[in-house]
Amino acid sequence: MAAIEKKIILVEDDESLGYLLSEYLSMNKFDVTWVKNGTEFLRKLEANRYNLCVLDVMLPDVDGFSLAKEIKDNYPLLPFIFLTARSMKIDVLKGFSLGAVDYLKKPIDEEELVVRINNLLSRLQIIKPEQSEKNVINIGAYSFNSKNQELTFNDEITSLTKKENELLLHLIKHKNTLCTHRDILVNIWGKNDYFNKKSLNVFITRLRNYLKNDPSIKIENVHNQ
Amino acid sequence: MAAIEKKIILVEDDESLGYLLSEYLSMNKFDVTWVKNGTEFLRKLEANRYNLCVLDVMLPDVDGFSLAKEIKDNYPLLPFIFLTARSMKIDVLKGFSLGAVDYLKKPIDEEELVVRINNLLSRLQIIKPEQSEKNVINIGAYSFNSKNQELTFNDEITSLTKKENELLLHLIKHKNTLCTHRDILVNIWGKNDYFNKKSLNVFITRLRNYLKNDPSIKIENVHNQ
DNA sequence: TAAAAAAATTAATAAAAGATTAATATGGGT
DNA sequence: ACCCATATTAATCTTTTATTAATTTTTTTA
Repeated sequence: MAAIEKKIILVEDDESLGYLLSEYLSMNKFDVTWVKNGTEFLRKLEANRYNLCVLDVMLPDVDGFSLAKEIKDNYPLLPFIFLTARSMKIDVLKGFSLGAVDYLKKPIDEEELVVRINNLLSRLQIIKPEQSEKNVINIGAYSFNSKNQELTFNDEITSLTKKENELLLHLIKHKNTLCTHRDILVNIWGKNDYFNKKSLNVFITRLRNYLKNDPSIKIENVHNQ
Repeated sequence: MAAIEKKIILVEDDESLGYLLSEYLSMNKFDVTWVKNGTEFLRKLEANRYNLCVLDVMLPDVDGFSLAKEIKDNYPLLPFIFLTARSMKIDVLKGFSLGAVDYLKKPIDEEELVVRINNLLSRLQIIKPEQSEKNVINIGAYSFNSKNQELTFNDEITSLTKKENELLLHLIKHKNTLCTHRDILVNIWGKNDYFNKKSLNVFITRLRNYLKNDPSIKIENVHNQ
């Protein structure tokens, strides 16, 4: 219950609208991160996990639509909605075709935004079986459903604990790159000390054990990191 | 991948808009039934199974909102969206609070409507025709009549209390997906605190007990959600 | 290659969460 | 006021999980 389930990132360059919306969302129990451009957004995405992105289409550095592409490619499970002054039909259609779950036209009513987001977050869990593949990340012979905390090999489902799930997700996100102990511990455990490091080792062993059916999946260690 | 069922009922009294939309939807592979008032709508619901309702709010005989109530009561799994000229904030909020999956303001762009409906249907759990049978939902060897608050196994009828009924309906709606207890508490109890959570536990035990005759029905817990 | 440091593994423990059953309170209906 | 059905609270027991501890293996380097 420590985890916050309404973690939202808002990308909006307009100062007053951004302030208004992030304040209003916060008031409604959302954990909001407000950034003002695409670069900052991508940096935040790297380092944090969000439940939803709210993207303005017109941004100073980059188009909101290309941020959507970025999300689809790198965080296929992360839902996003558009927020835009450009209510041209073509834009709405483009937004949905890029995979948006909603598209709101300015002027935005903050109360409506809250209601729509709540509606979406609670409903997004109801996914058709055939489509639930989209919630699944394949790792070798396994498939990993981080949302349901499940790891599947053939028909054998292993349900993961919260920490196992978080750790596996982190490792997959950083596949083929070196993560320092410090990084993982700070991200998942909250702090980096001797004992947590020991704990992390135990978890790594457990994940290796879960994943041992496919020898091509390796969690490797670089000594002294 | 199986094709998405696209059986839609449209309630719209405006002749030209109704014609335009139903034509456009048909062109886009939807199986559309267009009715012009609430009475006709309710009659159609009795006799047919739909995947989605599109409701105009202002109708000659009855308010669209009361149709929504009717749907909620008698076809709790059937999703609906509102279509309205009344774009007053209060209406949008009311629409969502009644359980609408979307709310579109006139003037309606037909192309946008199609895209939104496709988006919704592909995201929503597909409603099996048998399951939208009036009032009755089958779960394993049981049948559940949410309106009468009754759960039947063979000929043995258990009548449920209001909360038991609400909870079971919620769980069925979110079948096979993870619901946080927060979500359930906010939805059914109105607020999420320590004591309500204890209460929820008691109810879960009770439902499990009711449903124990069919071991394929499981209410599972994911630790720490 | 031997010693020491680091990492991996396995097992044990304690704390937290959940399940269950029982007791109490609440609120409508007569 | 009392009864009944229902929901909540309380008490108890069980399971799950993260951490710590103990042991073994691997890696580094002197």
